[in-house]
This record gives sequence, C-alpha cells and structure tokens, in this order.
Amino acid sequence: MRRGDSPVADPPREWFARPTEEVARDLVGCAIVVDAGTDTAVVARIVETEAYLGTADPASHAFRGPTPRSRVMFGPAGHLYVYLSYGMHSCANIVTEVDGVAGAVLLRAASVEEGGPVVAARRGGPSSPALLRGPGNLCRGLGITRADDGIDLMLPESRIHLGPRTRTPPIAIGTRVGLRQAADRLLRFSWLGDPAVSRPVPGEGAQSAGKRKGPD
DNA sequence: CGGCTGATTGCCT
DNA sequence: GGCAATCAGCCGA
Repeated sequence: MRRGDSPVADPPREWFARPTEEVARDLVGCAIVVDAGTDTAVVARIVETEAYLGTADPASHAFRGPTPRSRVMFGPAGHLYVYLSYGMHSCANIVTEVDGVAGAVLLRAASVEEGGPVVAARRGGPSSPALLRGPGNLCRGLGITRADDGIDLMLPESRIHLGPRTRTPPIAIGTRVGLRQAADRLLRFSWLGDPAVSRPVPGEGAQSAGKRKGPD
C-alpha cells in the first residue's frame, strides 16, 4: 500500500486535530480525491473553505451540543461530516479538533483536475465542469452524499481522501456565505483570485469575472 | 447587475 | 411547525 499502490497519502490525523481556523486555511490548495483507482475517479483542488467553530459558534450545527446530526463533529478529526442543506443539497465538511471538541471545515469550492467528464455527467447541465462553485455543487460534482457522512478519511478503504498541496496559495479571508447567525466573523478562506471561488471576498476588489462570453 | 423567490426535506424545539 | 452552512431562475432598473 505504501509504495505506488495507494494514490493518495492523507495528512495524519493530528494534522486535522488542530484549531479549526488553521485547518480551514491549510486545506485551501489541498487535493480531494474521490473513488481513486475506479472509472469514476475525480481529483479536485480545494480553493475555498469555511471554518465552523462548534459550541463557540452560533452558526455551527454543533452550537447547541451534540445531536443525531452533529455528533460526528464532536468525534475524532479526519472524519467527513455531510449534511443535507435546504432539503436538497449535500454539503461536505472535514472534522477538526481533538476528540470530544466540535469543529469542522466546510468545503465550499474546488477546481477539477482529473475526472472532468465524470463530473460533467453528474451535473447534467451545461455548467462548467471544471469549477465546483458552492458546497452543494461541489458535492454533486464529486458524488458525495449523506451516505458518506461519518466516514474516516484515514481508512484506506474510504472512497474519499485528501492529497497534499503542491504549493502554498495566497489566501483571502472574508465572511462566511449565507449565514443568519454570526455572519460577521471572518472565517472564510479562499485562494486569492481563483476563478472557482464561489463569491468574491469583500474588500478584495471585485474581480467581476462572472460573465465572459466564451473561452479566451 | 443586484435582489428576491421557489424548490424540497431533515432536523430541532 | 418552522427553519436551514443552497442554488438557479426571474424580475426590475
């Protein structure tokens, strides 16, 4: 397994068991690998994350303590927390902090590097297959559903793994998207200037590259 | 271009 | 029963 057999080497569990803000920042630029070695393999580069600080964060599902839905956030780091948003979209998080302390990082946007046709087929529509903008779109393109809730990324048999980043990206910090609670906290981390970032960061200077006619 | 709304289901009070 | 870490489409300016 260690040599060439396993296509990805996840960071060790203690890398995830750090303060949530640090993990959220450091996950930008990492790869997410789904179904490696199969005909539906996809590799995408994470370009935007948000930190959810557990019981200290009114916007976190863990704010009021463990519930059937949020209990995985209280467990050991390096597991996946997937919830259903607005009745239709799956959203994927990576659990942080030591066992017993809640925290998670929402994966908000990614740039597809391998498996573009698989992603395009899942999305069905004509939307750009290379850009997974928004947590719901990201999960749909990668084929992540609530069936993946709670899986341990450290286990070799898991269908989802992380790969290291090839370089340290420039990071923009902004407010989280779509919240009613604690909407002013600066807990969103995005690859500065990356076109897949789901929303421009306030104060960054809107790059307004939203609607181009066609490819360059 | 910016703001608003409908869709749709599980979860929490 | 009401709300929610969303998204795409529609409307008006």
